[in-house]
Amino acid sequence: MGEPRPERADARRNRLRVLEAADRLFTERGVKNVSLDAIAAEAGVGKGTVFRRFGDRAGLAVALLDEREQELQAKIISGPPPLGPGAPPDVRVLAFLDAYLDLLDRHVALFMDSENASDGARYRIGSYHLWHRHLSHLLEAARPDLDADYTAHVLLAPLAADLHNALCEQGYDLNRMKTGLRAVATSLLSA
Amino acid sequence: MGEPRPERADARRNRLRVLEAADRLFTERGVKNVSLDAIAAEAGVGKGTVFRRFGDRAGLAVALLDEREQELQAKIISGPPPLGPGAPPDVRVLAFLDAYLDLLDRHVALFMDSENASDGARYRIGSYHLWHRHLSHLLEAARPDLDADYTAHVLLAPLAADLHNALCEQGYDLNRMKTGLRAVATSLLSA
DNA sequence: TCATAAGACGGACTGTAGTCCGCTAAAGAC
DNA sequence: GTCTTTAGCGGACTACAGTCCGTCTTATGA
Repeated sequence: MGEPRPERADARRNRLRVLEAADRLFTERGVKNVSLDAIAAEAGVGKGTVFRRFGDRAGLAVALLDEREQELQAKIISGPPPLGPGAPPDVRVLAFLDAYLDLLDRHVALFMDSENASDGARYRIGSYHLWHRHLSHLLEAARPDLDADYTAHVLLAPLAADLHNALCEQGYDLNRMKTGLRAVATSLLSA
Repeated sequence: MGEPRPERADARRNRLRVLEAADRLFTERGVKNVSLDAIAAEAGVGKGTVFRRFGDRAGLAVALLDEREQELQAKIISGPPPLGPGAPPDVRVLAFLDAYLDLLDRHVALFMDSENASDGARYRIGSYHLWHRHLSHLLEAARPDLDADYTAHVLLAPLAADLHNALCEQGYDLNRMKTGLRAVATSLLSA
């Protein structure tokens, strides 16, 4: 628990360069056609730098998603209802699922990278915990008879990037998923 | 649609050797501490042989799981109720989820490998489709108002190996998951 | 301004997944 | 038994993720 030392100037400069380069290459060539070597080269830094900073491929994807996810997080924590506080729990759950599906749909490839580490990266990263706590609290309020903690994981499971991608490939459209998921959640919440 | 030519003797011999070697090494050292080179060496075949036969790491894992999954598939298709035909749809859904969780729990590491290809391998392999069709039919019967196809995917999502593994690591036990999932499915089916 | 230590840099290095293609051996025809 | 076709073989090869460690930069404080 020591004091957290400010980021050094060169470190900050390189972090920004890498993020910018990754963003550019991902957009240009598609997320999975870009190697970390290429990103390092494009950013004009060594490969070691990329890894020291972001840990692995998933870490980099997480960093790129961070901004977008924070937007949603902010809306949930302090935005207007139904996403933010104020609406009844069941309504907030539905609003969250909808919003998350939108986010996921816009950034599928990046989400896949961020969730696809060798092992289950998804469940270790900060934002997953935030979504989970959020749903867990709402479920606790709406259905105190359920195991809220576990049920929150169950509700998050269909938001996995893999599944979304697979369904897109087999021709599902976003609205079908939204409607379907809303129906499931409604059954769950109103029992 | 040509006629499918019988498997050549050397091919069969090598296929069995590889499966046996993989099984042995996975048990001895743990699934993720074994490289495909090692398996090829242990089996006394070239690396190319392993890949030609199984496609990739996930394919090999699928092949190893096949036998176990077929057991469950057989019980579903023609075994006694509640897993097999005869019981009411909602009961059969619960029985399936329970049985699958057991299977998953016994072979987490292998399932992770089989679902963890670079992209979403899980949703392309035959057994997933079978589970999906099964649930889809049962849901159609129990809740004709829902989008059965999509809802079946939703019910399968919490059975992802990643999630199971992550929950195990954070101290969940199998019974908690079974109970939790039963509760969710019950809400869904009885609405 | 300079000395010094904490920490970042970067690229050579390792290990693994997956590809390729010239070679070998099985199976069937005669 | 021999010939021909064709599937299968295997290991060298490529490309990428991730590690390591000697070198260089930054921040600090005297």
